Amino acid sequence: MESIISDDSRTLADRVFTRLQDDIVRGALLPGTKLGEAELASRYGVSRGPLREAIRRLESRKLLERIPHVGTRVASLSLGDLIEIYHIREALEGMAARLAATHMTDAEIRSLIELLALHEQQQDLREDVAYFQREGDLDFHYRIIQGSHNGTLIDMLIGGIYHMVRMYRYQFSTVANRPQRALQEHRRIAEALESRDAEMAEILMRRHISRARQNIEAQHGLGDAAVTPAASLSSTDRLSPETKQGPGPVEQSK
Amino acid sequence: MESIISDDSRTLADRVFTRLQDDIVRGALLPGTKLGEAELASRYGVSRGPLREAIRRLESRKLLERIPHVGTRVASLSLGDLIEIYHIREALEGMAARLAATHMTDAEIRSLIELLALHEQQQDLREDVAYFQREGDLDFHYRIIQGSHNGTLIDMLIGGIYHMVRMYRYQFSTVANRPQRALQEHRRIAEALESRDAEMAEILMRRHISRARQNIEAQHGLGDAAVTPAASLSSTDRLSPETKQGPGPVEQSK
DNA sequence: GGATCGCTTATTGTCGACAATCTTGCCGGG
DNA sequence: CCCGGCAAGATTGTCGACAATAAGCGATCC
Repeated sequence: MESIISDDSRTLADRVFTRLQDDIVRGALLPGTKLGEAELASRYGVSRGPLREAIRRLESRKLLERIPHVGTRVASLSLGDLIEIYHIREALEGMAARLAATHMTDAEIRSLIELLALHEQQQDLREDVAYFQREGDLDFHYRIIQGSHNGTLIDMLIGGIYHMVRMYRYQFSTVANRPQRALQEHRRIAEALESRDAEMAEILMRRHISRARQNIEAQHGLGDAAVTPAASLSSTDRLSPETKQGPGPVEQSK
Repeated sequence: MESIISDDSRTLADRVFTRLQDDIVRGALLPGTKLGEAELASRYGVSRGPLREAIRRLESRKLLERIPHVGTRVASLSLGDLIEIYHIREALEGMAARLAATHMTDAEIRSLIELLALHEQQQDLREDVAYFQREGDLDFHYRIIQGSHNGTLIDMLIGGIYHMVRMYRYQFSTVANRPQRALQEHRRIAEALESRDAEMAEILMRRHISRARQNIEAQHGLGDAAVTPAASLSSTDRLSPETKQGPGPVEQSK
């Protein structure tokens, strides 16, 4: 948790890939921002060659949107995209919970339950800090995903989906608005895992994520239409990628 | 279905990406093959710049394995990898079927049923041609995936998972060994979709894929241990990428 | 005789420059 | 006054060359 900055990857392309991904996911680069190659290259201190390789990889991960001969911009998730992602999470994490019920080690389950107890404590103490709740929620889900012991599934979820979820969170400043309810659901999922009930674990996880999705739908269905507040697809904001390291809405990292 | 060869993408990098992906997926480049950049570049008639961008993208899609400063080789799926992928397919395509039951248009469902009838006819006529059966199986699944109308899910399945499934098929020369059974299951899935029964469609699709996985597990569990027949990870076969356009075991393309 | 160290060679990683394409502002015509 | 075409500028796409790293090979020492 200390050597986050100095990513001593073997190649420059890998390093700039990691740094750019971090900047996108943690919201330092706002969705919709136009990314000029020359400027990015100079900012990260590399040539355009490695930079373009990093861009192509981020493009594969749906974190960047590129139009040939035009340019690259930070992917801007619509509400519809988020709903789609939650359907995928429901299916994938449901399966992860099912597999975890069988494949998790006793130590992993014990550790998960301890983490859950910690969250319940924090829940009692600080009701205001939504940030830690959300972060704790992610931790819980991460552990179950890892517990599936399915490498492909883990990579797809951790390396793909969750980056988008995090990015969306910063984009819309999502706050957990049903913390005790979610915590209760976590508790029941953990119990199912503890009793090695694969069927139950999957059902509970699916309901957990499905409810979160319905919550989002309801919230944005009657609240407002605050879709894509960062930047639309107009071409007038060409020279506005100056949101790089600036003090974003939430700058504190993990 | 005619202009498959001339991919008139806007950039060379995109074109070489498509061509390389095709060569990998259709088995022209065998898993484990070492890919030298210089040779690949000259083969596709491009410089190493665009080629490397294509390689990074294929690497993101798990079709290539790269080691910094060492080289790139065609990804070699183990049996364990395939099992993992089938678990993911079960979850994802189950959800696709669920969504398709709600979101498919009447025309799409009608077309799907016609396709199914065609497959049942072919089934009666030619029992030997396993190739067409497999291809038909994929067609059926493709349509339901598209029917989900979930763009992210479609891209994840069609653009990601299915390339690996196809690649594996060429690698192990998989033959459908339960064609009438599978066709029956397709029929019941189609019926569930026709009656707009989302719950049933998901259950049936999951059972369909789960059975296929169990079939693979049983087949390879008692059959033999023909794992990774192409090339191991030894470093002695450095200069053997000459399996490019050679007559592979199955050369006929769609 | 075998193993290890060092050198040669080949391959990958990176860079700067040139070419192709798009954007944009301006000018003229309707 | 508005619309379309045209030229200048900027940005992306592509290339060839150089630098850095790893693999292969031979010589030398134990």
